[in-house]
Amino acid sequence: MAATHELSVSKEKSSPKKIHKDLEKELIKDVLGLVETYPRVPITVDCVIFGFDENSLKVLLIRSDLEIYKGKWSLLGDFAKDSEDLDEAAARVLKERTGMDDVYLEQVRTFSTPGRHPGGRVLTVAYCSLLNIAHHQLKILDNEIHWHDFKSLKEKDLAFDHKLILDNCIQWLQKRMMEHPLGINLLPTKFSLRKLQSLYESILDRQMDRRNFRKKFFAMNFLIDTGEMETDVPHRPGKLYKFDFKKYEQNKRRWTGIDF
Amino acid sequence: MAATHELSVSKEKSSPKKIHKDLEKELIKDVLGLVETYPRVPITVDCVIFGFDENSLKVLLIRSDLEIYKGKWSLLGDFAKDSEDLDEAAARVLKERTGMDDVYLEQVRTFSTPGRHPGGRVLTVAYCSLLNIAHHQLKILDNEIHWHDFKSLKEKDLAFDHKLILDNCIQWLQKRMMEHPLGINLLPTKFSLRKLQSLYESILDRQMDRRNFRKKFFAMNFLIDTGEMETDVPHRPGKLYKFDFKKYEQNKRRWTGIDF
DNA sequence: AAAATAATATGTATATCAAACACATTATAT
DNA sequence: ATATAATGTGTTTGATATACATATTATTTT
Repeated sequence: MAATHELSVSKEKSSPKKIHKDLEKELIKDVLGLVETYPRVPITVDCVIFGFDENSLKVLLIRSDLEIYKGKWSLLGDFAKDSEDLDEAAARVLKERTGMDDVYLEQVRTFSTPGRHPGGRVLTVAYCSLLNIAHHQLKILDNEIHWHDFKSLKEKDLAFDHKLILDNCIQWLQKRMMEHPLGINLLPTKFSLRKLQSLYESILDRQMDRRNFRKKFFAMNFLIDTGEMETDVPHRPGKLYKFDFKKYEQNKRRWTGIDF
Repeated sequence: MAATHELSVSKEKSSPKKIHKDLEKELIKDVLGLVETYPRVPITVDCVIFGFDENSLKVLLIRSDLEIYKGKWSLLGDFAKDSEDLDEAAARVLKERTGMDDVYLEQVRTFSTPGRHPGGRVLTVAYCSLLNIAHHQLKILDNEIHWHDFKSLKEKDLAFDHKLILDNCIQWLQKRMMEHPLGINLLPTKFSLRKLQSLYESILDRQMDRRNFRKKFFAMNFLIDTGEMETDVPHRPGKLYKFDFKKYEQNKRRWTGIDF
């Protein structure tokens, strides 16, 4: 079987592997040369880390590293390394900035407006996560990193186009919250229904009926009564529940949404 | 007012503009220098163009330009130019490949797995659109560009990770179809309810009850009876409707979803 | 021409679910 | 003891999804 045949019918398994490999190497060399001629862009990832504490939604921000944005707040971002998947890059950046590990990050959107970065064209891919502040201690505290009340950000100046990115991420988060009970991750293992509701109210930014909220969540059958009660509340204590993650994982495929 | 003050309180409007500008130029120079030190990646955009014809969902593909993918089908993609917003890049690529203009493209997701491109690390941003095949003639026919039946793609070999990209895009499309009656764009101006239903059935890939489908769509109040009937059908002709785009635009903010 | 066929057009009954609202219960504070 | 404020548990009503029934109209077959 000749090499020319190999070229046209590259699937053929009976052909000699050596010739096939040699040809492939040639072709890759061609593609490498081609790719080299195209413009290249620096890529960053930006992590939008949402948390929940004291009845309000928070976002993790740092002081910008750049002199030009001195005093302004910034998302947790950095340049992607060569040959690094951006999912990995986001996880690495988060770890470098906070010391946090095992955080589930999800890609939200890529921002490419020319002029979005003062240092020339820089493309950024936004990643988002939701986590329980109490379960994820900040092990590194450089650049004044800390949790900001989400509502307070309206008055604050953010570096780059990070306000736009945040805006996209909060909308993404609200949509996700309607589709899956992600919010559970923002609460302690045991929580009262009031805490659960105020979590949803904070993120979805609207009030809900206490009784209907309760009914809807119980109907999902993902709440387990721990038998315990709240303590240290200045009123009648409520029952404490935990979330049945196992049951949720088994049923989430059939899940159509929460529909608040 | 000294320059040092200018540095710390850059918002101050009373300070001399010239010094401010000079300082800003300095800072930008610094940032430019910093950005230059970071790795750069070639960026492509890939357009996933869905269309609908003869009762089935189609996708626009071309033969791959690359010798290494000879014979394989590929999405409409190309490298992004310097200082080009990726939204523009996607529109440009689509125009270059098909001659089509005025196509609304939406960003779906960025793919960054190292090794996804044989020519080294290349990042791609997928854009998606839905259009009426009859209203958008292909003015350029290079690389055997043509509409492929979506179902037939399961057996076909695609270049790069384009199967993965397509998979993401069809899921994105299905979700969008539930949220907004996008499918209308895939039909002629006047259409029968049967055509509308088979469109939804094709894209959502499941059968629906004819009577309930009708009821649900009528309940939206976006269909206008044209008074005309189907012609050239081998059975009782149905009424022809058109879509009230104006009314839809006015009400879509309050739109919660189609919920089939 | 009459009957069979196949699709359109319209309607009904039932179960499910969301929204609004009423009331009893139980802890804390006065 | 009483007021207060939150929890816990319904009930009612209206809207909507689902399943199913029947009449209508054009085409095709006999």
